[in-house]
Amino acid sequence: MRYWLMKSEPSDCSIDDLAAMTEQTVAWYGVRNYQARNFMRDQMRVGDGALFYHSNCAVPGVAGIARVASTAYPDATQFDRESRYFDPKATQETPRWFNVDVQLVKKITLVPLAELRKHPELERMRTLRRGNRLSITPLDPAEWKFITSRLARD
DNA sequence: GCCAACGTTGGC
DNA sequence: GCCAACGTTGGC
Repeated sequence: MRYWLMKSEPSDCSIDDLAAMTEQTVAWYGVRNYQARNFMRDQMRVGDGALFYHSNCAVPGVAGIARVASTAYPDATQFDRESRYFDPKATQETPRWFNVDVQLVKKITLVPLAELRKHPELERMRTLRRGNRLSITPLDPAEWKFITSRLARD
């Protein structure tokens, strides 16, 4: 079992948007970075833990606890000419982009990025490192445990 | 294979 | 809106 931090822009899909979805589950489409894709395609398994992180917004931070709800399958938006995620180089036979489904476990009181930065236990977290822009990053089990048991509040 | 130009991310 | 950091593209 692995643990992940997954960034979402709340203007695109917020924790409340996720809560409103059928089965409180969303397809994590639109990832167009190979490292992030490889994490989903090669490493994610049903039941992995995920921190749902709000990025590119007034108060960025961890907004909820989620779980990986499917293994990876081809991202439908790569084939959709109308989509901003359309990729002319992708074909049905050789899809280039994949996504998993992510299901809400529970919404928490937002743990702001500034709060995460205060804790030495988290200083090696990839998302906190300077210059990191990856939208999906692995979390150490210790980091997952610290955040979910020590910082997360209902 | 190099690398400059360009586009994107995302905190502030 | 700014801008640093980084990934991707494409000419050579």
